[in-house]
Amino acid sequence: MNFQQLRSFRETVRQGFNLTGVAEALNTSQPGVSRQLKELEEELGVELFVRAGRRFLGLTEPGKALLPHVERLLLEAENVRRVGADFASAEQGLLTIAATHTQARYALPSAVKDFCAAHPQVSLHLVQGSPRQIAAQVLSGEVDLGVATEALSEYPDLVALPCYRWTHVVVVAEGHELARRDAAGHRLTLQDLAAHPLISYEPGYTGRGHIDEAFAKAGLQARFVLQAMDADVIKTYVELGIGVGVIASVAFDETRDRGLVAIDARHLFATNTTRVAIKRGSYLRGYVFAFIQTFAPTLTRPVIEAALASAPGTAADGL
Amino acid sequence: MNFQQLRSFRETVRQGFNLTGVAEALNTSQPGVSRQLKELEEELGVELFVRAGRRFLGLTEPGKALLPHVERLLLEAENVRRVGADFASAEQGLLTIAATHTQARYALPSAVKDFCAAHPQVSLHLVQGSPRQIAAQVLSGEVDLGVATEALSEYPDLVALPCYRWTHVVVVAEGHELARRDAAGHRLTLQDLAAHPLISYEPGYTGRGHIDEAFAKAGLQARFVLQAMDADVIKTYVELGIGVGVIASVAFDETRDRGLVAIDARHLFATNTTRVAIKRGSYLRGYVFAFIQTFAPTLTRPVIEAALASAPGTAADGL
DNA sequence: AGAACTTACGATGTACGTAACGATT
DNA sequence: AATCGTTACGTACATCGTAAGTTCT
Repeated sequence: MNFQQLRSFRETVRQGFNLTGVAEALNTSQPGVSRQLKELEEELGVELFVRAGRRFLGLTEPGKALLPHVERLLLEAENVRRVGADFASAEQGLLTIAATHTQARYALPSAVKDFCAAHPQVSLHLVQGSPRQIAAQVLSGEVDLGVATEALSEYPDLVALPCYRWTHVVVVAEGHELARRDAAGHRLTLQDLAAHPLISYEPGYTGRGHIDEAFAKAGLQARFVLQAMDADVIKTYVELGIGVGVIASVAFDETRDRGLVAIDARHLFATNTTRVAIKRGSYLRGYVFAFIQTFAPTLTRPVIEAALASAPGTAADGL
Repeated sequence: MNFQQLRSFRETVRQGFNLTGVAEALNTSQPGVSRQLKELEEELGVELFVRAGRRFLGLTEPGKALLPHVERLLLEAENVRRVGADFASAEQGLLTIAATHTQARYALPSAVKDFCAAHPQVSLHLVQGSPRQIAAQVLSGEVDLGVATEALSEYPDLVALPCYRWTHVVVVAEGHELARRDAAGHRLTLQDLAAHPLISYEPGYTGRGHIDEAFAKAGLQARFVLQAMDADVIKTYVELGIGVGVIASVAFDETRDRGLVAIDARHLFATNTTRVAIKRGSYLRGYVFAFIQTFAPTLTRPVIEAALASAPGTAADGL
């Protein structure tokens, strides 16, 4: 039994049982992968894969029983390397973060700036995705950290720590009816919004859940004419007069977004909590703690370590 | 990085930093071990050992940080092999149990007999030791299971499940003063016992703690003339009239121990709970579950799995 | 002098990629 | 016909044990 065999096994599952894909992912030859898998099965004395002729279709029962152990083994192998790198050169390395557009565009920049200044030797990779993609990337070890408002708390193998809380705002073009009434002291209602065509995030993104909940609870039928992944797109169409925007408060900047007016909507939609997610059981290098604390000052190293040590489901979810 | 390097690293710690010992334990040559360790250090880019010249003295900080990850990695490697063996031939294998003399001699035999009859293809190794030795053997993976009354609950990496409860009995030779008074209806007291020379288990064994506690609480000074690891030795000296024995109730057998009289002492000493210990995180082969249930029928597979899944300290300690 | 680790060397075995082959859709 | 996995083969590299060497007790 060796690491290459185990990596091949795990990657075969991840690649959906396509050995050619496995070979590419592991930078090796396809016959090599074929051999690794055969050797592993021979050594364990068990068929791990369901085959149809020569095709691989899925895992057998023993294969399913094996997978979690192999995952943990390879996770610890990664941790061993990280411990080495961390002590060998604490201030040098790679920090990979997956975030939603909203976070990458509005929340992370200041933290990234400060972090890069303080840790110039750490190169930073930022990848963008949906909350579920982010969760998958943290789980697979592709990235060290995930930042999103949705979904992250739903995975038992992730530790999701609250970073900050925010509410929605409604954005309209200057001179829009809602802007005038707001200026006149009218307190915005869901009924007001339901009367207009709306533009907001796609379902599953950036607090969209709370928006739908609010309308549903009020028995109102909101009409979304456009749904986007990010506030920039939303604002663009709001400017064009297509509809009324509902975006995260952090995504509105008075000076940059001139021509638009933001109307506070915290009384209409539930408050959202943006979280940072870490894979349970992974060793975090020193600068990962540093970055998290730069982003969310309450998340000091001891706080994070305590959360990592706690059992799944035990998580303190308050801010 | 490979398994041999990691095994060498772990074994070096276990062997107290004697590379010659490591080589013997791993069935390899000493220069080989030396190389493995050097290669591991080189690959990680960190010194793992504190050296005085050529001598190994201990772990450096990186070494200490590394150890738990290596331990878990190798544990999972063992689990992978077990999953294979379990599915390849569920009814064939080796079951190793560490137990105290009391358990091995009095509690285990009937379970062992039934188990061997039901699983003839499983060979069984029973090793004897003190409760702390047993705990260490389970922790190191030398044995699958530990059975003892003491100490097992004190290790966070062990899951200690209650099997049965028992109390102490006092044993004396037939015709002894205490036997006569017992037959006459006198209820035995600690004062009675303190007046006689006592023979019992060594400290740390088989409920001895509860014996000392009882005397201390009553403000009495018990006089132990002989301390042994097992009830057989104790009974032998009781027969010789050296003193009054205090042993586990399970260790007395009316038919076998003729010439001796047992006097119930459950009102004098606290009840003891014998436990079976498993290493947290280890995969248990099917027949291990079967054995545990044979020994303690309440410990069914789901019960054991639930306990293994629970966090350290959460354990339900009641019977 | 002896115990303990390191270095050097040679033989064996292992691992991997290329190329050809077979099966499936 | 194309995709996907297996088999065959040769080279290169890695591993391991023996033996000699060095340092410290």
